[in-house]
Amino acid sequence: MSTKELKQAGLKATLPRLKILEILANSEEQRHMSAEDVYKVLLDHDEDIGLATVYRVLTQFETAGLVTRHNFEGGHAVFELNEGHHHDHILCVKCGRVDEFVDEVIEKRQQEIATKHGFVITDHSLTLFGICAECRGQQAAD
Amino acid sequence: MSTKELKQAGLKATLPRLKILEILANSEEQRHMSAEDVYKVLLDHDEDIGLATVYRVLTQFETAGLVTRHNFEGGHAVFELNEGHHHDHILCVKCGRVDEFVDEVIEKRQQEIATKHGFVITDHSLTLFGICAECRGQQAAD
DNA sequence: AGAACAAATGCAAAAGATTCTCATTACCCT
DNA sequence: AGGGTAATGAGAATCTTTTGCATTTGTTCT
Repeated sequence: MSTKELKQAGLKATLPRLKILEILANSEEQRHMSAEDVYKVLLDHDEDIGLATVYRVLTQFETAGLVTRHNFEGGHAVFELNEGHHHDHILCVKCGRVDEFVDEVIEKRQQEIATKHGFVITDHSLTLFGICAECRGQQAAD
Repeated sequence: MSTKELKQAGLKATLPRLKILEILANSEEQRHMSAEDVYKVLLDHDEDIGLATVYRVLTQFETAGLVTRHNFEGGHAVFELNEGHHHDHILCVKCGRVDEFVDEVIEKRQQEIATKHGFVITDHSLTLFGICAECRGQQAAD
């Protein structure tokens, strides 16, 4: 039960919020879900939760720091459960696959650049777009 | 006259396209314009060009490589004239000011990360969000 | 220069994503 | 358990972007 998580985040533990949190937590193969995606899963589970509520709840979760919103492409936003570790994304423009990575060098460099420009960073978004090994029909070097 | 640029890009040199290109070129203090922004300028100039055309033309320009589309936040895309040099952005979440920067270390690192993940990069998007010196009421160190 | 054809445009309607309104319902505290 | 308040559901509304189609404009060929 993640009632506690919601309360800690300063949100009432309502059924819709619990359900949506659960869906985000159990979306192993699809870490990035749009409001519509979440809504579809709710429909599958015969939950009586409206799309408007999904949008509201996701936005609240974002404000509460439970999830992160990404605007990968235009059109619609996707949400990802925050599980402590910060990371950036690299995604395949052919198959849509999304990998995550963290790079200390880049992180540090960003800080330096911000300082040089007189900014104090509150957040950043780095996304690499490319074509993955499978889509190129080759093998990756790891 | 930028008729030549359009033809080189494989586009017919129509009046709407010329006007829009001109507006983008003359938007010194606002390098990033949304379709709506461009449309408003057209209205100011009493040009009889529809919003749909603005969207169409901007998309064509993007395809032709004349402009770059950014999805900084949700809601709407902004376009920026390509003037040869690649760069990333750092923007102030308070006043909306946008600075540009290029960092070789980060560029190179991205390439390495992509290779490690088996990707071939086609593009990337790095945006730093923060609060600028003015908005903090302090002076920047340059 | 002028005709012919294809591509481009304008307008309005449509589509997609997200937000808002407001009556109803569900938490939380005592 | 009962009340007060915040949350929800449904649909309307809003905003951005796209599309359909009749009309206009560029470009090409003569």
